[in-house]
Amino acid sequence: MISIPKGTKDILPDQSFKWQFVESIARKITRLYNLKEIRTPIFEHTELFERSVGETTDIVNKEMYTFLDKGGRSITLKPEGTAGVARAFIESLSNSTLPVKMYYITPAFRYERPQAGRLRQFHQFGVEVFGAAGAEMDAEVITLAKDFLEAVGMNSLKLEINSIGSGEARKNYNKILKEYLTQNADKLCPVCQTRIEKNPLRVLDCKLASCKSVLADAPKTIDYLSEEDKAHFERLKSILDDNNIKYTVNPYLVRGLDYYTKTVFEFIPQTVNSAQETICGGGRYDNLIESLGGKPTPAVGFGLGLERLLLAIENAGINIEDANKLETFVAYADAELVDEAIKLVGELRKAGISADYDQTGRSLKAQLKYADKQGAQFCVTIGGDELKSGVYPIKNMRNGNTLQVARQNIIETILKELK
RNA sequence: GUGGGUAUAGCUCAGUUGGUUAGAGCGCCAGGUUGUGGCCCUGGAGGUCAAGAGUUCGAGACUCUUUACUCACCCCA
Repeated sequence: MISIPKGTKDILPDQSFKWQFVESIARKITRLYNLKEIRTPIFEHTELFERSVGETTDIVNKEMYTFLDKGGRSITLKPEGTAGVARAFIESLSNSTLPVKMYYITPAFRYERPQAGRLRQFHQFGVEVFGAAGAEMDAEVITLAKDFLEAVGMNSLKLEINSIGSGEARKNYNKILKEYLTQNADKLCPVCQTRIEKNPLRVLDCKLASCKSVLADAPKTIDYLSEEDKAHFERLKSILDDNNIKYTVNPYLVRGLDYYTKTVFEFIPQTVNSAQETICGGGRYDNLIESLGGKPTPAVGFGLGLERLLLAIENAGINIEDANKLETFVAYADAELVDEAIKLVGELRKAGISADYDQTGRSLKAQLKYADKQGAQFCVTIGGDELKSGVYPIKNMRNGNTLQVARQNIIETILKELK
Protein backbone atom coordinates (compact mmCIF):
# COMPACT_ATOMS: atom_id res chain seq x y z
CA MET A 1 0.00 0.00 0.00
CA ILE A 2 1.25 3.45 -0.84
CA SER A 3 0.86 5.75 2.11
CA ILE A 4 0.84 9.48 2.54
CA PRO A 5 4.26 11.18 2.57
CA LYS A 6 5.76 12.05 5.93
CA GLY A 7 4.64 15.35 7.35
CA THR A 8 1.57 15.69 5.16
CA LYS A 9 -2.10 15.23 5.97
CA ASP A 10 -5.23 14.56 3.99
CA ILE A 11 -8.04 16.91 4.81
CA LEU A 12 -10.82 14.36 4.58
CA PRO A 13 -14.46 15.08 3.64
CA ASP A 14 -15.58 14.99 7.25
CA GLN A 15 -13.01 17.64 8.21
CA SER A 16 -12.90 19.97 5.22
CA PHE A 17 -15.78 22.07 6.47
CA LYS A 18 -13.51 23.38 9.23
CA TRP A 19 -11.04 24.62 6.66
CA GLN A 20 -13.79 26.14 4.60
CA PHE A 21 -15.01 27.90 7.72
CA VAL A 22 -11.73 29.57 8.64
CA GLU A 23 -11.02 30.39 5.00
CA SER A 24 -14.40 32.01 4.56
CA ILE A 25 -13.82 34.13 7.67
CA ALA A 26 -10.42 35.13 6.33
CA ARG A 27 -12.00 36.29 3.08
CA LYS A 28 -14.74 38.11 4.90
CA ILE A 29 -12.45 40.00 7.28
CA THR A 30 -9.91 40.94 4.61
CA ARG A 31 -12.73 42.29 2.52
CA LEU A 32 -13.84 44.48 5.44
CA TYR A 33 -10.31 45.87 5.54
CA ASN A 34 -10.17 46.46 1.78
CA LEU A 35 -7.59 43.80 0.99
CA LYS A 36 -7.52 41.83 -2.25
CA GLU A 37 -6.36 38.29 -2.74
CA ILE A 38 -3.08 37.48 -4.47
CA ARG A 39 -2.14 33.99 -5.66
CA THR A 40 1.51 33.40 -6.39
CA PRO A 41 3.14 30.15 -7.58
CA ILE A 42 3.83 27.25 -5.26
CA PHE A 43 7.48 27.36 -6.37
CA GLU A 44 9.91 30.17 -7.04
CA HIS A 45 13.57 30.53 -7.92
CA THR A 46 15.60 29.38 -4.92
CA GLU A 47 17.47 32.67 -4.86
CA LEU A 48 14.31 34.57 -3.92
CA PHE A 49 14.08 32.82 -0.57
CA GLU A 50 17.81 32.98 0.06
CA ARG A 51 17.69 36.73 -0.34
CA SER A 52 14.44 37.43 1.49
CA VAL A 53 14.09 34.89 4.28
CA GLY A 54 17.83 35.09 4.94
CA GLU A 55 20.79 32.88 4.30
CA THR A 56 21.55 32.41 7.97
CA THR A 57 18.11 31.08 8.87
CA ASP A 58 17.37 27.41 9.43
CA ILE A 59 14.54 27.68 6.93
CA VAL A 60 16.94 28.45 4.11
CA ASN A 61 19.82 26.35 5.38
CA LYS A 62 18.18 23.06 6.01
CA GLU A 63 14.42 23.15 5.56
CA MET A 64 13.73 24.05 1.95
CA TYR A 65 12.33 21.73 -0.67
CA THR A 66 14.83 22.58 -3.39
CA PHE A 67 15.38 20.76 -6.66
CA LEU A 68 16.64 21.28 -10.18
CA ASP A 69 13.95 21.33 -12.84
CA LYS A 70 14.49 19.81 -16.26
CA GLY A 71 15.95 23.08 -17.51
CA GLY A 72 18.58 22.98 -14.78
CA ARG A 73 17.05 25.84 -12.78
CA SER A 74 17.15 25.70 -9.00
CA ILE A 75 13.55 25.75 -7.86
CA THR A 76 12.19 25.83 -4.29
CA LEU A 77 8.72 25.13 -2.96
CA LYS A 78 7.65 28.21 -1.01
CA PRO A 79 8.60 27.87 2.68
CA GLU A 80 6.47 30.92 3.60
CA GLY A 81 4.22 33.39 1.87
CA THR A 82 5.89 36.78 1.99
CA ALA A 83 8.73 36.31 -0.48
CA GLY A 84 6.55 35.39 -3.43
CA VAL A 85 4.19 38.27 -2.79
CA ALA A 86 7.12 40.69 -2.51
CA ARG A 87 8.48 39.38 -5.81
CA ALA A 88 5.09 39.83 -7.48
CA PHE A 89 4.81 43.33 -6.07
CA ILE A 90 8.16 44.33 -7.56
CA GLU A 91 7.49 42.60 -10.83
CA SER A 92 3.91 43.68 -11.50
CA LEU A 93 2.58 46.10 -8.91
CA SER A 94 5.28 48.64 -8.17
CA ASN A 95 3.59 51.26 -10.32
CA SER A 96 0.24 50.80 -8.62
CA THR A 97 -1.30 53.40 -6.40
CA LEU A 98 -0.01 52.84 -2.90
CA PRO A 99 -0.70 51.31 -0.53
CA VAL A 100 -1.20 47.89 -2.11
CA LYS A 101 -3.06 45.66 0.33
CA MET A 102 -3.17 41.91 -0.22
CA TYR A 103 -3.89 38.62 1.45
CA TYR A 104 -3.24 34.99 0.52
CA ILE A 105 -4.19 31.52 1.63
CA THR A 106 -1.52 29.10 0.52
CA PRO A 107 0.22 25.84 1.26
CA ALA A 108 3.88 26.17 2.26
CA PHE A 109 6.63 23.61 2.57
CA ARG A 110 9.45 23.04 5.00
CA TYR A 111 11.50 19.89 5.33
CA GLU A 112 11.40 19.39 9.10
CA ARG A 113 10.69 16.63 11.57
CA PRO A 114 6.92 16.79 11.94
CA GLN A 115 5.19 17.17 15.29
CA ALA A 116 1.97 18.56 16.69
CA GLY A 117 1.10 21.73 14.83
CA ARG A 118 4.01 21.37 12.46
CA LEU A 119 3.91 19.65 9.10
CA ARG A 120 6.08 19.56 6.01
CA GLN A 121 3.19 20.86 3.97
CA PHE A 122 1.27 23.37 6.02
CA HIS A 123 -1.07 26.22 5.24
CA GLN A 124 -0.86 29.89 5.88
CA PHE A 125 -3.26 32.76 5.80
CA GLY A 126 -1.16 35.86 5.35
CA VAL A 127 -1.50 39.57 4.83
CA GLU A 128 1.02 41.87 3.15
CA VAL A 129 0.62 45.62 2.80
CA PHE A 130 3.09 47.70 0.78
CA GLY A 131 3.71 51.41 0.67
CA ALA A 132 2.67 52.77 4.05
CA ALA A 133 5.43 53.69 6.49
CA GLY A 134 3.33 54.92 9.41
CA ALA A 135 2.32 53.04 12.54
CA GLU A 136 -1.31 53.37 11.46
CA MET A 137 -0.70 50.54 9.02
CA ASP A 138 0.95 48.39 11.70
CA ALA A 139 -2.17 48.89 13.78
CA GLU A 140 -4.37 48.09 10.78
CA VAL A 141 -2.62 44.76 10.24
CA ILE A 142 -2.63 43.83 13.91
CA THR A 143 -6.29 44.74 14.22
CA LEU A 144 -7.17 42.72 11.17
CA ALA A 145 -5.45 39.66 12.62
CA LYS A 146 -7.25 40.15 15.90
CA ASP A 147 -10.64 40.58 14.23
CA PHE A 148 -10.05 37.42 12.24
CA LEU A 149 -9.02 35.41 15.26
CA GLU A 150 -12.02 36.60 17.22
CA ALA A 151 -14.35 35.86 14.33
CA VAL A 152 -13.25 32.23 14.30
CA GLY A 153 -13.87 32.10 18.04
CA MET A 154 -10.41 32.67 19.49
CA ASN A 155 -11.24 35.36 21.98
CA SER A 156 -8.62 34.89 24.64
CA LEU A 157 -5.41 35.35 22.74
CA LYS A 158 -2.39 37.13 24.06
CA LEU A 159 -0.95 39.81 21.79
CA GLU A 160 2.73 40.50 22.28
CA ILE A 161 4.52 43.32 20.53
CA ASN A 162 8.05 44.62 20.36
CA SER A 163 10.22 46.78 18.17
CA ILE A 164 13.53 45.49 16.94
CA GLY A 165 14.47 48.77 15.32
CA SER A 166 15.89 49.43 11.92
CA GLY A 167 18.95 50.64 10.06
CA GLU A 168 22.01 51.71 12.03
CA ALA A 169 20.29 51.43 15.38
CA ARG A 170 19.46 47.82 14.73
CA LYS A 171 23.00 46.99 13.67
CA ASN A 172 24.32 48.82 16.68
CA TYR A 173 22.03 46.92 19.02
CA ASN A 174 23.08 43.62 17.49
CA LYS A 175 26.69 44.48 18.21
CA ILE A 176 26.03 45.47 21.80
CA LEU A 177 23.92 42.39 22.43
CA LYS A 178 26.60 40.19 20.95
CA GLU A 179 29.23 41.70 23.20
CA TYR A 180 27.08 41.20 26.26
CA LEU A 181 26.32 37.61 25.36
CA THR A 182 29.95 36.84 24.62
CA GLN A 183 30.93 38.13 28.06
CA ASN A 184 28.33 35.87 29.65
CA ALA A 185 28.72 32.93 27.32
CA ASP A 186 29.77 30.55 30.10
CA LYS A 187 26.37 30.99 31.77
CA LEU A 188 24.38 30.25 28.62
CA CYS A 189 23.18 26.88 27.42
CA PRO A 190 25.19 25.21 24.63
CA VAL A 191 22.51 25.99 22.07
CA CYS A 192 22.56 29.67 22.93
CA GLN A 193 26.35 29.72 22.79
CA THR A 194 26.18 28.70 19.16
CA ARG A 195 23.45 31.28 18.56
CA ILE A 196 25.69 34.17 19.67
CA GLU A 197 27.48 34.16 16.34
CA LYS A 198 24.72 32.81 14.17
CA ASN A 199 21.74 34.82 15.30
CA PRO A 200 22.15 36.63 18.63
CA LEU A 201 18.59 37.94 18.64
CA ARG A 202 17.36 34.37 18.99
CA VAL A 203 19.05 34.01 22.38
CA LEU A 204 16.45 36.43 23.73
CA ASP A 205 13.87 33.79 22.98
CA CYS A 206 15.45 30.95 24.98
CA LYS A 207 13.11 29.29 27.43
CA LEU A 208 15.73 27.90 29.83
CA ALA A 209 15.73 29.52 33.24
CA SER A 210 19.52 29.75 33.30
CA CYS A 211 19.56 31.73 30.06
CA LYS A 212 16.64 33.86 31.17
CA SER A 213 18.54 35.01 34.23
CA VAL A 214 21.42 36.12 32.02
CA LEU A 215 18.96 37.91 29.78
CA ALA A 216 17.38 39.82 32.63
CA ASP A 217 20.31 42.23 32.53
CA ALA A 218 20.85 42.06 28.78
CA PRO A 219 20.44 45.17 26.67
CA LYS A 220 16.90 45.43 25.34
CA THR A 221 15.95 46.30 21.80
CA ILE A 222 13.60 49.08 22.83
CA ASP A 223 16.36 50.90 24.68
CA TYR A 224 18.43 51.16 21.52
CA LEU A 225 15.87 52.42 19.06
CA SER A 226 16.46 55.52 16.98
CA GLU A 227 14.24 58.50 17.75
CA GLU A 228 12.18 57.76 14.67
CA ASP A 229 11.71 54.09 15.52
CA LYS A 230 10.84 54.98 19.09
CA ALA A 231 8.20 57.45 17.91
CA HIS A 232 6.82 54.80 15.54
CA PHE A 233 6.51 52.27 18.35
CA GLU A 234 4.90 54.82 20.69
CA ARG A 235 2.41 55.79 18.01
CA LEU A 236 1.49 52.14 17.48
CA LYS A 237 0.93 51.61 21.18
CA SER A 238 -1.24 54.68 21.45
CA ILE A 239 -3.43 53.58 18.54
CA LEU A 240 -3.83 50.16 20.12
CA ASP A 241 -4.64 51.76 23.47
CA ASP A 242 -7.17 54.14 21.94
CA ASN A 243 -8.93 51.24 20.27
CA ASN A 244 -8.94 49.12 23.34
CA ILE A 245 -6.66 46.44 21.97
CA LYS A 246 -4.82 44.78 24.79
CA TYR A 247 -1.18 43.85 24.33
CA THR A 248 1.97 43.27 26.29
CA VAL A 249 5.33 44.57 25.26
CA ASN A 250 7.70 41.65 25.28
CA PRO A 251 11.23 43.01 24.98
CA TYR A 252 12.49 39.51 24.21
CA LEU A 253 10.16 39.00 21.28
CA VAL A 254 12.09 38.62 18.03
CA ARG A 255 11.24 37.00 14.75
CA GLY A 256 13.14 34.29 13.01
CA LEU A 257 13.19 35.71 9.54
CA ASP A 258 15.84 38.21 8.55
CA TYR A 259 13.62 40.69 6.81
CA TYR A 260 11.81 42.10 9.84
CA THR A 261 12.38 45.69 11.03
CA LYS A 262 10.74 47.87 13.67
CA THR A 263 7.43 46.38 14.79
CA VAL A 264 7.13 42.65 15.44
CA PHE A 265 4.13 40.91 16.99
CA GLU A 266 2.69 37.51 17.83
CA PHE A 267 -0.67 36.11 18.89
CA ILE A 268 -0.42 33.31 21.43
CA PRO A 269 -3.32 31.23 22.76
CA GLN A 270 -3.49 31.15 26.53
CA THR A 271 -4.66 27.58 26.71
CA VAL A 272 -1.63 25.74 25.35
CA ASN A 273 1.85 25.41 26.72
CA SER A 274 3.54 23.77 23.79
CA ALA A 275 6.38 25.39 21.93
CA GLN A 276 4.18 25.56 18.88
CA GLU A 277 2.06 28.09 20.65
CA THR A 278 2.43 31.01 18.30
CA ILE A 279 -0.35 30.81 15.75
CA CYS A 280 0.18 34.18 14.16
CA GLY A 281 3.38 36.15 13.76
CA GLY A 282 4.22 39.23 11.81
CA GLY A 283 5.73 42.65 11.66
CA ARG A 284 7.22 45.32 9.50
CA TYR A 285 9.81 44.68 6.81
CA ASP A 286 10.74 48.02 5.35
CA ASN A 287 13.94 46.84 3.67
CA LEU A 288 12.71 43.72 1.94
CA ILE A 289 11.49 45.21 -1.33
CA GLU A 290 14.64 47.25 -1.80
CA SER A 291 16.90 44.31 -0.96
CA LEU A 292 15.13 42.29 -3.63
CA GLY A 293 15.85 44.97 -6.20
CA GLY A 294 12.65 47.03 -6.02
CA LYS A 295 12.14 50.66 -5.21
CA PRO A 296 12.44 51.31 -1.45
CA THR A 297 8.95 50.50 -0.18
CA PRO A 298 7.82 50.12 3.43
CA ALA A 299 5.78 47.01 4.17
CA VAL A 300 4.05 45.23 7.01
CA GLY A 301 2.23 41.92 7.29
CA PHE A 302 1.65 38.69 9.14
CA GLY A 303 1.52 34.96 8.58
CA LEU A 304 -0.95 32.73 10.35
CA GLY A 305 -0.65 28.93 10.50
CA LEU A 306 -3.99 27.32 9.71
CA GLU A 307 -3.09 23.92 11.18
CA ARG A 308 -2.11 25.60 14.43
CA LEU A 309 -5.18 27.75 14.37
CA LEU A 310 -7.42 24.70 13.99
CA LEU A 311 -5.55 22.95 16.80
CA ALA A 312 -6.02 25.98 19.02
CA ILE A 313 -9.71 26.15 18.12
CA GLU A 314 -10.06 22.51 19.11
CA ASN A 315 -8.11 23.00 22.34
CA ALA A 316 -10.34 25.93 23.23
CA GLY A 317 -13.37 23.66 22.84
CA ILE A 318 -14.84 25.78 20.07
CA ASN A 319 -17.33 23.92 17.96
CA ILE A 320 -17.49 24.60 14.22
CA GLU A 321 -20.77 23.81 12.51
CA ASP A 322 -20.65 21.82 9.29
CA ALA A 323 -22.33 24.21 6.86
CA ASN A 324 -22.43 21.63 4.07
CA LYS A 325 -25.11 19.30 5.30
CA LEU A 326 -27.45 17.80 2.75
CA GLU A 327 -30.77 19.60 2.56
CA THR A 328 -33.04 17.00 1.04
CA PHE A 329 -32.86 13.26 0.55
CA VAL A 330 -35.32 11.55 -1.77
CA ALA A 331 -36.01 7.96 -0.79
CA TYR A 332 -37.91 5.42 -2.87
CA ALA A 333 -39.74 2.39 -1.57
CA ASP A 334 -39.38 0.27 -4.64
CA ALA A 335 -36.79 -0.21 -7.36
CA GLU A 336 -39.27 0.84 -10.07
CA LEU A 337 -39.73 4.21 -8.40
CA VAL A 338 -36.10 5.27 -8.76
CA ASP A 339 -36.90 7.13 -12.00
CA GLU A 340 -39.32 9.41 -10.18
CA ALA A 341 -36.66 9.97 -7.50
CA ILE A 342 -34.12 11.00 -10.15
CA LYS A 343 -36.62 13.43 -11.63
CA LEU A 344 -37.53 14.99 -8.29
CA VAL A 345 -33.88 15.31 -7.22
CA GLY A 346 -33.13 17.09 -10.48
CA GLU A 347 -35.93 19.58 -9.88
CA LEU A 348 -34.79 20.25 -6.33
CA ARG A 349 -31.23 20.94 -7.48
CA LYS A 350 -32.43 23.33 -10.17
CA ALA A 351 -34.27 25.20 -7.45
CA GLY A 352 -31.00 25.56 -5.50
CA ILE A 353 -31.76 22.89 -2.91
CA SER A 354 -29.00 20.36 -2.31
CA ALA A 355 -30.54 16.96 -2.93
CA ASP A 356 -29.47 13.34 -3.22
CA TYR A 357 -30.94 9.87 -3.56
CA ASP A 358 -29.57 6.34 -3.25
CA GLN A 359 -27.78 5.17 -6.37
CA THR A 360 -26.85 1.77 -4.95
CA GLY A 361 -30.25 0.09 -4.79
CA ARG A 362 -30.50 -0.22 -1.04
CA SER A 363 -33.60 -0.98 0.99
CA LEU A 364 -35.79 1.89 2.10
CA LYS A 365 -34.61 1.48 5.66
CA ALA A 366 -31.01 1.65 4.57
CA GLN A 367 -31.78 4.73 2.50
CA LEU A 368 -33.19 6.49 5.54
CA LYS A 369 -30.17 5.50 7.54
CA TYR A 370 -27.93 6.90 4.85
CA ALA A 371 -29.95 10.13 4.76
CA ASP A 372 -29.48 10.43 8.50
CA LYS A 373 -25.72 9.97 8.22
CA GLN A 374 -25.52 12.67 5.59
CA GLY A 375 -27.22 15.01 8.00
CA ALA A 376 -30.15 15.49 5.63
CA GLN A 377 -32.65 18.00 6.93
CA PHE A 378 -35.62 16.68 4.97
CA CYS A 379 -36.51 13.36 3.48
CA VAL A 380 -39.12 12.91 0.78
CA THR A 381 -40.30 9.33 0.29
CA ILE A 382 -41.72 8.06 -2.98
CA GLY A 383 -43.95 5.00 -3.00
CA GLY A 384 -46.59 3.59 -5.31
CA ASP A 385 -49.38 5.28 -3.38
CA GLU A 386 -47.71 8.68 -3.58
CA LEU A 387 -47.22 8.33 -7.29
CA LYS A 388 -50.95 7.67 -7.65
CA SER A 389 -52.25 10.26 -5.21
CA GLY A 390 -49.66 12.93 -6.07
CA VAL A 391 -49.16 13.72 -2.36
CA TYR A 392 -45.69 13.05 -0.91
CA PRO A 393 -44.54 12.94 2.71
CA ILE A 394 -41.77 15.39 3.61
CA LYS A 395 -40.19 14.30 6.83
CA ASN A 396 -38.23 16.75 8.92
CA MET A 397 -35.30 14.63 10.07
CA ARG A 398 -34.53 16.90 13.01
CA ASN A 399 -37.83 16.45 14.80
CA GLY A 400 -39.45 13.56 12.95
CA ASN A 401 -42.53 15.56 11.89
CA THR A 402 -43.99 14.73 8.50
CA LEU A 403 -45.86 17.05 6.16
CA GLN A 404 -48.08 15.71 3.37
CA VAL A 405 -47.47 17.89 0.34
CA ALA A 406 -48.79 17.84 -3.21
CA ARG A 407 -46.11 17.03 -5.74
CA GLN A 408 -46.12 20.48 -7.38
CA ASN A 409 -45.69 22.21 -4.00
CA ILE A 410 -42.71 20.21 -2.74
CA ILE A 411 -40.00 22.67 -3.75
CA GLU A 412 -41.87 25.66 -2.42
CA THR A 413 -42.50 23.89 0.89
CA ILE A 414 -38.88 22.84 1.36
CA LEU A 415 -37.60 26.30 0.49
CA LYS A 416 -39.92 27.74 3.10
CA GLU A 417 -38.96 25.17 5.73
CA LEU A 418 -35.24 25.67 5.16
CA LYS A 419 -35.47 29.32 6.17
C1' G B 1 20.18 17.12 12.92
C1' U B 2 19.31 15.34 18.63
C1' G B 3 16.36 12.64 22.29
C1' G B 4 11.92 9.74 23.98
C1' G B 5 7.48 6.71 22.76
C1' U B 6 4.54 3.53 19.67
C1' A B 7 3.44 -0.28 15.73
C1' U B 8 -2.42 -6.22 16.51
C1' A B 9 -9.36 -5.25 11.96
C1' G B 10 -11.27 0.97 8.52
C1' C B 11 -10.75 3.67 13.81
C1' U B 12 -9.55 3.32 19.33
C1' C B 13 -7.24 -0.39 21.75
C1' A B 14 -7.12 -5.54 24.85
C1' G B 15 -4.18 -9.96 24.34
C1' U B 16 -2.00 -13.37 31.34
C1' U B 17 5.25 -16.02 33.31
C1' G B 18 5.74 -17.75 25.40
C1' G B 19 0.93 -22.67 24.55
C1' U B 20 -5.01 -24.87 20.41
C1' U B 21 -8.62 -21.83 15.29
C1' A B 22 -6.66 -13.91 16.81
C1' G B 23 -10.26 -10.46 20.63
C1' A B 24 -13.57 -6.15 22.22
C1' G B 25 -15.90 -1.46 21.37
C1' C B 26 -16.92 1.81 17.48
C1' G B 27 -17.52 2.01 12.14
C1' C B 28 -19.18 -0.75 7.63
C1' C B 29 -22.95 -4.38 5.33
C1' A B 30 -27.40 -7.20 6.19
C1' G B 31 -31.68 -8.85 9.08
C1' G B 32 -35.28 -8.02 13.35
C1' U B 33 -42.96 -8.59 9.37
C1' U B 34 -44.53 -6.60 3.19
C1' G B 35 -43.04 1.47 3.31
C1' U B 36 -39.53 5.16 7.27
C1' G B 37 -33.44 7.28 10.22
C1' G B 38 -31.45 7.99 15.39
C1' C B 39 -32.07 3.73 20.54
C1' C B 40 -31.99 -1.65 21.11
C1' C B 41 -31.14 -6.98 19.51
C1' U B 42 -28.97 -10.68 15.97
C1' G B 43 -25.74 -12.02 12.11
C1' G B 44 -21.80 -11.01 8.42
C1' A B 45 -17.49 -9.12 5.96
C1' G B 46 -12.78 -7.41 7.34
C1' G B 47 -6.07 -9.04 10.16
C1' U B 48 1.01 -11.45 6.20
C1' C B 49 -0.19 -9.22 14.55
C1' A B 50 4.85 -3.11 10.36
C1' A B 51 9.05 -5.94 7.72
C1' G B 52 13.30 -9.21 8.20
C1' A B 53 16.34 -12.30 11.05
C1' G B 54 17.26 -14.91 15.79
C1' U B 55 16.03 -17.88 20.49
C1' U B 56 12.38 -22.02 21.19
C1' C B 57 9.07 -28.23 20.50
C1' G B 58 6.08 -23.72 19.98
C1' A B 59 6.55 -16.30 19.13
C1' G B 60 1.39 -11.30 18.49
C1' A B 61 4.37 -11.67 23.13
C1' C B 62 11.43 -12.55 24.17
C1' U B 63 16.32 -10.56 21.42
C1' C B 64 18.51 -7.88 17.31
C1' U B 65 18.10 -5.07 12.73
C1' U B 66 15.27 -2.13 9.45
C1' U B 67 11.09 0.87 8.34
C1' A B 68 7.02 3.82 9.46
C1' C B 69 4.36 6.83 12.66
C1' U B 70 4.32 10.01 16.89
C1' C B 71 5.94 13.51 20.79
C1' A B 72 9.66 16.83 22.39
C1' C B 73 14.31 19.75 21.33
C1' C B 74 16.43 22.97 17.47
C1' C B 75 13.69 26.31 14.33
C1' C B 76 9.22 28.27 12.92
C1' A B 77 3.32 29.29 11.34
